[in-house]
Amino acid sequence: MNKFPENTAKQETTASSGEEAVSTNFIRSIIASDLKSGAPAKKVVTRFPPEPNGFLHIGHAKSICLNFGLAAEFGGVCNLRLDDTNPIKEESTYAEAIMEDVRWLGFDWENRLYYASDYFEQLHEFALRLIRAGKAYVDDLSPEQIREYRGTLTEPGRESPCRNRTVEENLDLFARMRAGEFPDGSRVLRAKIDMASGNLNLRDPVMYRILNAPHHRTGDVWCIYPMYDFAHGQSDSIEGVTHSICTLEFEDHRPLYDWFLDQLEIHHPRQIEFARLNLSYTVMSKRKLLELVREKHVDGWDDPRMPTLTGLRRRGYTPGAIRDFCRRIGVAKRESTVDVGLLEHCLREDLNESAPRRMAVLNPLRLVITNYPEGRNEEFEAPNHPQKSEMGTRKIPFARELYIERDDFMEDPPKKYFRLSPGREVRLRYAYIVRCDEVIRDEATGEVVELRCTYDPTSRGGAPADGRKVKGIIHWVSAAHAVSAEVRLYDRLFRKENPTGDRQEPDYRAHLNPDSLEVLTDCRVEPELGKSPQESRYQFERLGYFCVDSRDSAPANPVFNRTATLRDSWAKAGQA
RNA sequence: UGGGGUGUCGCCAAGCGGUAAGGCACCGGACUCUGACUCCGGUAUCCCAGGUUCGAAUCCUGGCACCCCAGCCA
Repeated sequence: MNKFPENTAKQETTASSGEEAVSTNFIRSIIASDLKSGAPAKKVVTRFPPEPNGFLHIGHAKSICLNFGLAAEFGGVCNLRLDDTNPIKEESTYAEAIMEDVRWLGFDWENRLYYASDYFEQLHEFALRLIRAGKAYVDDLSPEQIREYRGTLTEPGRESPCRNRTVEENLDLFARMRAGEFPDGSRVLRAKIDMASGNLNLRDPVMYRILNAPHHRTGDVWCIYPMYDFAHGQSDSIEGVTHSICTLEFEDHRPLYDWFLDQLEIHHPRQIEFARLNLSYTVMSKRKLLELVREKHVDGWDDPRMPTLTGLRRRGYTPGAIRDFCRRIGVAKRESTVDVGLLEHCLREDLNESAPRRMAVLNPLRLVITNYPEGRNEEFEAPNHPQKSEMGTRKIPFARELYIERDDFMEDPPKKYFRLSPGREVRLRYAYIVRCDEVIRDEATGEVVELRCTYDPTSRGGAPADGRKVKGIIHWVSAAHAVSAEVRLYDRLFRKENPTGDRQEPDYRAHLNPDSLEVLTDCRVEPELGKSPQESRYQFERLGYFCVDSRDSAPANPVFNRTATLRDSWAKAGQA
């Protein structure tokens, strides 16, 4: 029985406007002034338009928070639209995963789930209109020829010989394209704009291509599919989107979208571009993430080291922490790379509040209290949170034989080390003060295998009888009562801050961190942790935040993932 | 010799002519039965050069640097 329903996956908080505001951003200003002047409409409509060809990552979270957040802030709505115009790359399993992730992040598109494929018929009609208006033509050039004819960045392109076909001929050819008379790549429908434009997007861009491939939603109804550029702007228009928020690379596509919208004389959303999120020590492009999965550098899209939402979730991140992160990074047009430390900070801030405390020993070292009666047991009632008594308490069994962390003992400690060492005293958290009297080692290897200590019975739960102070406090677990567990220690996936920016070694995969995962199989955790539901999160005192692995953990063999360490000023000082 | 963008603290980011917010990180210190949390305190003159102005990060001119665009990908 889990006492902390707010700590389980089912009851995650949803995004609300109650989260405190940070500084404003340029998009908010634009919308506010549009609203004031009554520019596009009274009601703000935004949309989050992913392509269902991969999993969502933290960069998408920025866009999701932005689009849903802005809509909520201005009393409007945000649609979820799957941009599925390329049947070769898209799958419905991705679409489902996307919906699950957006929901998990805390956003609700209500009944406004759309697909670009919903508009295929309408888009086709738009294409026909442009053909009839003499603004589009069927081109027989091969893909290679089209590229040659396009010119270069500094030289204008040349017009295709097919450019001046009659409307009738174009209509006929386009109909036959749709009817499936031609093989893939043999013909395309192009917009007739300007082959000399400095903006390559306007050099007669392809609107439709022939793809004899089944689509995950429309099956084999179509064998011609609209290009993203021909579908996206019109899809936004059809949905009545007032503000089409997208990333920087679409800035020079905007004139093209404007052109289509103007020719078609349909509703004209305002497109606003912002810089996509980059995070230090990871990669964010879908192509690279797919590669990491396919080449088995990670365990799958939900590997806890992945920056995917599903990976972060399995790692133990909370939706609230991710939303807070997205709020704090801001929105602007300059390219930037956010320090992953900020993400971790948001996580710790959230989990510090919500995660119940537990004791767990990762690298056990046996400790025997020689003056504690054999066979005796007692229980300590420990608070689940040091500052929040409303989170309750739980009982922790104590006995003569315990395990402590190997790191909490040093035979020859440096200055200012106030954990256990021969002849020194330390407090066992919530229990007694013990003194180390003797060190037992393995005769063969010399390795320390056990500590013999004596405890001070007067120190139970408070200062000892003589009032002496003990600076060091360590965590422990009763040897007889502890539950065995596997713990997976995760670290950053790459050892370079910018894995893709190294001139010496351009292959980002060469910068993978070989130590990004360390599996500990002989951990001992307090009994209470044996009952943890999947995905529940805890703070293991003095160690960090951990969550129950959603895939591999079982009641008999619990598996914990380390979400993040606690800040550690001792380790940082280089002492440990 | 094309087009489109961007340059404010180590990393993000406000600022919109009136004399540089905030967050993260970092460095001190207080507190503490988590070396956690919390709490105090500390750290920039705005890519460069001219100009306009009583006054410029904000306006003008000229440079420089970086990013994106030549998929029948999105």
